[in-house]
Amino acid sequence: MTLEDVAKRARVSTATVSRVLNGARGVRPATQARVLRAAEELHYTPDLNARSLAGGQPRSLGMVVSNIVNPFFLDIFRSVEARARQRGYDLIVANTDYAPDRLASSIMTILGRRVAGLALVVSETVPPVVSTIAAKLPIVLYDGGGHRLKDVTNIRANYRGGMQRIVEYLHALGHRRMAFIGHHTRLGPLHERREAFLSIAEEYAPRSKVMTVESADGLAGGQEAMRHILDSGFKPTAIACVNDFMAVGAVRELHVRGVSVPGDMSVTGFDNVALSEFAVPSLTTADVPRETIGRLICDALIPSAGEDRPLFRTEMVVETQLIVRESTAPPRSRSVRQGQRRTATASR
Amino acid sequence: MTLEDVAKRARVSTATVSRVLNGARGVRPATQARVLRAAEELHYTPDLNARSLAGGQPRSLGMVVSNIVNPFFLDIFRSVEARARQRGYDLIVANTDYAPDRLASSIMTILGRRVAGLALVVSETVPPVVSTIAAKLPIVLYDGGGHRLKDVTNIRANYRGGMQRIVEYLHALGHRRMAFIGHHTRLGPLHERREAFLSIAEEYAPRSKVMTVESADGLAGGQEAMRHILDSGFKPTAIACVNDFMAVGAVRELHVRGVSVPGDMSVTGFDNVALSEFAVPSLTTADVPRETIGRLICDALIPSAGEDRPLFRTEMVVETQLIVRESTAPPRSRSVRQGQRRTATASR
DNA sequence: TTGAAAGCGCTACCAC
DNA sequence: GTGGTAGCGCTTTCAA
Repeated sequence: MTLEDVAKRARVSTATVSRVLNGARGVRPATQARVLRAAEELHYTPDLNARSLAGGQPRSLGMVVSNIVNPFFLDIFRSVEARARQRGYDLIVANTDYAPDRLASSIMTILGRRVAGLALVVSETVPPVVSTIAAKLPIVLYDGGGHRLKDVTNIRANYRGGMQRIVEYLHALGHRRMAFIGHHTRLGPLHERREAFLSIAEEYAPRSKVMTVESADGLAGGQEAMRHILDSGFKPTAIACVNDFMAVGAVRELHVRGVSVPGDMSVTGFDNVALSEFAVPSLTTADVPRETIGRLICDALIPSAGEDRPLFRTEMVVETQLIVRESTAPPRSRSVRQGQRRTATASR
Repeated sequence: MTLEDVAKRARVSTATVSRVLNGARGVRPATQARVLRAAEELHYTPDLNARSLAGGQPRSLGMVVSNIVNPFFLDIFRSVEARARQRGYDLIVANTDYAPDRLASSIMTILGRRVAGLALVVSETVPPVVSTIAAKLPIVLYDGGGHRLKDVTNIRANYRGGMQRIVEYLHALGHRRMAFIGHHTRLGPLHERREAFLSIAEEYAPRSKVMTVESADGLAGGQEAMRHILDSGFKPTAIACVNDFMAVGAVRELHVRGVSVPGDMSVTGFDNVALSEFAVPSLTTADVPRETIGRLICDALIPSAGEDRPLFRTEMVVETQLIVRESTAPPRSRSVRQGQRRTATASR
């Protein structure tokens, strides 16, 4: 089923069919109708590969994310996709599962589709080749953490500020022994987030004791990290998690062990994904505005009407906001009792 | 950066470069090395559009899902993707958000990419055009519900059986007044699921009273549906939800109102997504084996070694399994007290 | 307003 | 082993 088939049936040339299908003006209404009808009757489906090979400007964007299962990344994806669609672009996603080697190959795959722009929403350290690509293609890097890239639009959330508000809040509640649950310490950006927690905890509570634990990103990872903490002998009264997703897993482990939240222990998340509001107890967290981020990403990749290239900015920072919910409270005066495990009914 | 650039630099023809890059045998090692180095030095990225235009068999699969945010669909997606990748294919996804008109356009878009096969993992009624397509392309329909399509591999989970085990279990616990929370009644397949609940509830407890409520798929939808039930005056002792995702929202609403689960009310989910295990309380649910479904989908789309077309089967049914966790218990002898709301601290 | 034809970058076939 | 080259289906000049 090709353009030519449609052309034959409508008794016009392929050029005319192409014009009609692309909404070009300057085609006689009668001809147009004939073409449309022919295409309809033949169930014609344009070959997008041929189209983008032949065509001028590409009409798709590419995006690489670290963990599509984490609702944070999923929300960003959906936000970018919605806005892109609105502007006539579609979005190709690739997922790395935090595997550094999959980052490079994902970038290649997407570039192979000849996209108009590329968004890297990843926690991994981006390969140097990206700078080279940036010369020919608008690139956005979200959460590059430490390293801002030249010629690339760097968008980041003020994680340090958010973490500061969280620690400050916990401190104000009276917490002095805290722990941090993170993941993949080796990855630059995430490492930085952990450091933020450490230095801020230090600043707000010089006498405070802290520990940090890392596990895989996800519900199971959060649970496992909490298990480590509880088994370590260190008895914090509050736990700050790197994101909501892991926090839900952490809360689950506390539930299994009969440690009440926030009665016996406070827990905080980060991101303010929908789940944080529906969890029981709902999570105190820091809102990272995913809608805004998606919008900024799109605007940095798609040229606005009349422009040739999208407006380039080196760096943009979005603010985070403390959201207080049920998972935090002042610590009990007596220390949290440990080891009062009950049968772990639902853990595997 | 094209094949020709690489060819020039390596002082060979484009044909040879193509051979090397596609791992064909019969190229002198020295030549091969030269080509590889040239490609490397130029940061050559093959144009996938041109490749699939020119090439023989397409190496990608397409898939349409109803709601990528629902972890059930996300798991299926990941399962199919993993297996496809393993067999050298990649996966293009489109998401409809349950909008029937987006189903048709999603199918067009994917077909436009000239995929080797198409999986429809949707709750919407599929358009008739699908039968036409099936003549040229392997198609899998998951959860077509009522209508099995001819010439299409129909995969479905035994929802009725799962629902039966759930209702049976609730009945055995002593529940007689139940409600069902679903979504999008108008959509064929989902309607059927609700009917299954009704008829089974009828069968197991002839004297039982039931009500059904529909809302949007998702956490917020589950919460809203539960709100309707609680405000309706009908006081069930157990609630069966169409999926885990909505169940978590339902449980949240009960928590907000101070109704304890499972003390005052039992709740069940469906699917057994990871979240159901990490929720507080964890959910009694029916496992729908998403890994298996992903495998079946792939195998119905990709020809096995030596074959020309994948093995065609009209229908395959996967079984569901009851998973008992914390969210269900016998009803209290006294009726559930209603309206003892406490301040809804975190609802908006 | 429409048609003819030149590519887009690649693969695959046929020569050498 | 390697090169030449004919398309794949489409968009886009350039002519008519």
